[in-house]
Amino acid sequence: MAPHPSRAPAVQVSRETQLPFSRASDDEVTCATSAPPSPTRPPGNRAEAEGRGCRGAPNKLRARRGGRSRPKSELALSKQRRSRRKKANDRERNRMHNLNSALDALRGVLPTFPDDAKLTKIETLRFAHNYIWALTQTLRIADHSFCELETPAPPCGELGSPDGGSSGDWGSLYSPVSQAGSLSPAASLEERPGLQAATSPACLRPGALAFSDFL
DNA sequence: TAGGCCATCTGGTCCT
DNA sequence: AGGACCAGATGGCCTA
Repeated sequence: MAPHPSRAPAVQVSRETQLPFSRASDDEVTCATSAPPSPTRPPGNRAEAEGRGCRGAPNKLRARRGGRSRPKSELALSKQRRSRRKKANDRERNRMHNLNSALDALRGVLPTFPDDAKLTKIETLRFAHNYIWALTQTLRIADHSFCELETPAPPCGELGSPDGGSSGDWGSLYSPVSQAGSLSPAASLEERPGLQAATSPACLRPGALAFSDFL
């Protein structure tokens, strides 16, 4: 389904766009502090989540809970807990904003048409994967052609997927890995003619179109 | 109205 | 101890 650009988070892409993939600590990011706190959910429905345990043994935690620290009043303890939670929430928000900024930067370098709706997160990742794969194939073909011109001898490389797949035909542009996904990129891109065009064989065939043509 | 996407909160775990 | 990372839960918004 199409994303909702109007609802797109007001992410202030600052550092990430300038220094792509730099590892900025959350403390360095100031964008999220302007984000309004979510008034969505009333607190306190976490009780059932107790003991869920994502990774590893929950026993470890219980052992830790019994730890002996200086006795504090219940009020102070609760205050401290809330304060820590709030800080953790802020950090988590910053972290997610950071992640979204990186995703936006990635969107920025992917060939899409201006009138295309903003790619969703999963679409962006899949498209980037396929795009890189397609560019790799283009380079191989170019290399292949160059070798044939130089020496009309055996081809210097096989056309195949980076993953060892046998697909060399442009009809299946998507790498085998992506195709194996439960949500195939082809399916997700079918609804976006622009993206299909951008990664279409015609565009990627050497000499047919320059990349700037669809950038 | 159902389903998709998203932001946020939250608690657990790992690491420094 | 505190921060980063992760995944589950929840609710809002939007579109078909």
